[in-house]
Amino acid sequence: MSPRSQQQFKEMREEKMTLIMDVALEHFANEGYYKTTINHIARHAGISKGLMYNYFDSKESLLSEIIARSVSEVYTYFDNDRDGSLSEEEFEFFVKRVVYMLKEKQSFWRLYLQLMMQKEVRELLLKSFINSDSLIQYSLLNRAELFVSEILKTITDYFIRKKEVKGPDYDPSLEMNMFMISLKGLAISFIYMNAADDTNYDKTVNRIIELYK
Amino acid sequence: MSPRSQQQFKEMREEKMTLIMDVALEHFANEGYYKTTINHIARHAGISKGLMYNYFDSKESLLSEIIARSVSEVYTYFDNDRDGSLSEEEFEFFVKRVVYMLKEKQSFWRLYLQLMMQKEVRELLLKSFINSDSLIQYSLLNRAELFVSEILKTITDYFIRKKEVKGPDYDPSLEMNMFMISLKGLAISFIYMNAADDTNYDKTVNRIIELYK
Amino acid sequence: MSPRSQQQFKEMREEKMTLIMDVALEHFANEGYYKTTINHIARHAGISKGLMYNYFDSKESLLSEIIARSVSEVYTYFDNDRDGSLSEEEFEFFVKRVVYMLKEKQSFWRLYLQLMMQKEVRELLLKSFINSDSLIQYSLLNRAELFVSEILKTITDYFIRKKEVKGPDYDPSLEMNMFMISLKGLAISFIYMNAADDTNYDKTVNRIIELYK
Amino acid sequence: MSPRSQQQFKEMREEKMTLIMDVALEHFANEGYYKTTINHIARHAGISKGLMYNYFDSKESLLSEIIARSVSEVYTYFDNDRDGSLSEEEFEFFVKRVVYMLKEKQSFWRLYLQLMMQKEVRELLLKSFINSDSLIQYSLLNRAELFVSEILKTITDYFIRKKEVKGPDYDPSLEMNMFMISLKGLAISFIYMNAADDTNYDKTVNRIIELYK
DNA sequence: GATGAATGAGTATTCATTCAT
DNA sequence: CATGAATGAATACTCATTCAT
Repeated sequence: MSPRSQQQFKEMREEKMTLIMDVALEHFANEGYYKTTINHIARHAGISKGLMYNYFDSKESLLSEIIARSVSEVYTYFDNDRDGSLSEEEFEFFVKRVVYMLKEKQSFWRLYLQLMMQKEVRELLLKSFINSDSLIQYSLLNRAELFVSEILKTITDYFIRKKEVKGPDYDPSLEMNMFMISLKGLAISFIYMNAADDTNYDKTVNRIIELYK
Repeated sequence: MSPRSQQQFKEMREEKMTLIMDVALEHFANEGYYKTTINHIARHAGISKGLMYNYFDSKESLLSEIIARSVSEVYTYFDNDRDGSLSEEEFEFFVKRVVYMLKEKQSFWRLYLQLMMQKEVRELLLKSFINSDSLIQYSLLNRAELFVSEILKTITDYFIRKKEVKGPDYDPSLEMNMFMISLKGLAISFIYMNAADDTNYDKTVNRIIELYK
Repeated sequence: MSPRSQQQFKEMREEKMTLIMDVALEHFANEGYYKTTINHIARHAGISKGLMYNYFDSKESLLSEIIARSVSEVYTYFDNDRDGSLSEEEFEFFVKRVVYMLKEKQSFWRLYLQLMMQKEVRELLLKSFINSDSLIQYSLLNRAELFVSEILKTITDYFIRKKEVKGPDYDPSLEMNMFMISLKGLAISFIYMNAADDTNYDKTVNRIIELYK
Repeated sequence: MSPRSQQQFKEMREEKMTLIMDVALEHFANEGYYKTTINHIARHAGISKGLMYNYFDSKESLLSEIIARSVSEVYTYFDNDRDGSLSEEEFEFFVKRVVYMLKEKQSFWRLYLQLMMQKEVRELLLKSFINSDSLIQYSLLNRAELFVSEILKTITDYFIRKKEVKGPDYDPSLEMNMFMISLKGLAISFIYMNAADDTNYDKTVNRIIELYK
């Protein structure tokens, strides 16, 4: 009733939601969205099925919220880089950021790759987010795409500017492709890396930076 | 006596099985194994639900057979290269083979990536194949892993031999990593490429060959 | 086309029908009517599913024919006794006949006991036979019941007649009950006896005859 | 916090389970296990299909639980007699117990007779019970067989002891057989007795006691 | 807020029966 | 006559979701 207890309630609520989302993400990522049951999540989160529906409207909405949260977390990794052009130091920092983010959010990327493979889910994500929060005009995926395209533009600019230094034989578009493919290959390596595996990719990352900086 | 010969029946059977497996692979790959219903497959294959069960014991067994077939097809792509060491021409041929195979069997690789992400499925695959053919002693996945490790060994040898030419600064293990990551990145690009997208990766492939040959 | 080949066809037909019915009875008795599939019967009889439907209208009709045949076979075991009253020799012969018939037709009795336990089947049998052969006015079960009640009457008479010899303390109805219960117990012993079991009931049978003759 | 206590939930659960098992037993016994659908049971128990699966893992497991419960109930009928040798009074009591139990648990015995006729089911029962309760080392059927063989031994002893009184012409094994057959015949009479039938077997039971005491 | 009993629409699977050849 | 491919209605079972307490 008092303002403080209201505050406390809110915090408890958010803690519970975080717990549920964490557990759900882990299982969605490792067993698949369709294979993971609400029962399973509830049991592993130590709550009842009913309570889950106090916090999330549906299984689909739980998925949405997880993606929304993860996407928004990913944003924060790149907040600094978003405007202007990339210096060589910023490029190096960017690559290291990406690698860090892939490792930190492994489960999310695993889930993301699964979802993105299914065309219906892609459409679902586009639709479902529009109403998930009345303040959001564009869907999460739209915003994400915008965000990605901004980053891509920044990197494209970076490689185009390199041409001035490297000379006329330098093909910026090809170099950019090679760079992107290296990042994707790295991403796959992390995502499919299981718990036991502790392959060290530091040298490889440094080599990528060396090659494309 | 019988109006249809044994041979005719066999051909009918095999035609239908191929049809069902083709349709199922397409849907498993694009909508996911759990999302795809038997009803859906039957409807798109233009047959009744019941008929599917005349040819396959279960949905799981259908999946198994699809993977078995695809894996066996993949073997044929590399039958020539399996013994001895790689020449530079053979290395180039190998890369082109991989790229060709990724494009040709896009749906299978899409399905494969989805399945390999789920630990339970991985275990399932290990088990389920043991009895799919009584002549097979080792599971499909075991054989596939053996096959892959043989290829990896051949490539490792190739990079180690390169050291003699490239000099003491050349790090074979790092180069191999970079090469593998490039292939993986390429793979992801193909697998996540949708029908509309017709990005041309020829230049990128050539660049990879140029860099690591 | 010639009369002889028509005759041959008819014989072949009847041979096949007998084969199917024999196989079906065995499986109906040992695995149960509902558990036994048409496929199973066809495979064990060495014919195709389709052929079965050339000889029998349906699974239910196959069951009907089996029962009809078995009931009619059972009739033949008692053809002599049906009229008049039983002498002591005839009584002894009757008991031995029953025992012989229980052993010979073990599978049928096993099936019969299963079916008779289910009220729907009982009704089914009453109905289904009426049209199985347009010449039969009364259902098989009706005829069977009539047949049984005639036998029962004969036996009842036998025990009533015994009272004159045994004196006023003799309770014919009780003796009849005891006798019937002994036969039923014997029946159960045979029906539930499995292949391995070779318990000898000769002494027991003789004792029953001794007690109630 | 929770509006219903653990205890309340447990009681609700047990009440529903009993209801479902009672209804299911009745239908399994009268229509047969395979003929009885889960839908049917649910409708007659006034619950939804889904709820059944909240309480029982499968149709087979429902059957298992019913048998387990019934067998355990049957044990209680004979708890007193299990040790030592039988006096004449105890023998009489034993027979009356059997008769009482056959009448009280008519549906179960009907089901039991059906199941025992099918060899696959017999094997099923042997297997399925092993895990129904982790504390039970031996299967229900094993325990039941042990229980039955103990009782049989007690009765065998009883008849052997009788020989001392009855003299050298007395054949204990034959008498035991006759006694057992009488009980079996009585059992069949009860099991196949339908609701309308109210045949009185008191005199017959007394006669059996009189004959074999 | 919290629980888990209850629901029912949906899914994989079975199997008697039909039918083209 | 003979085959087995093909069908579809029926069945066991699952699981997201609701709701009384």
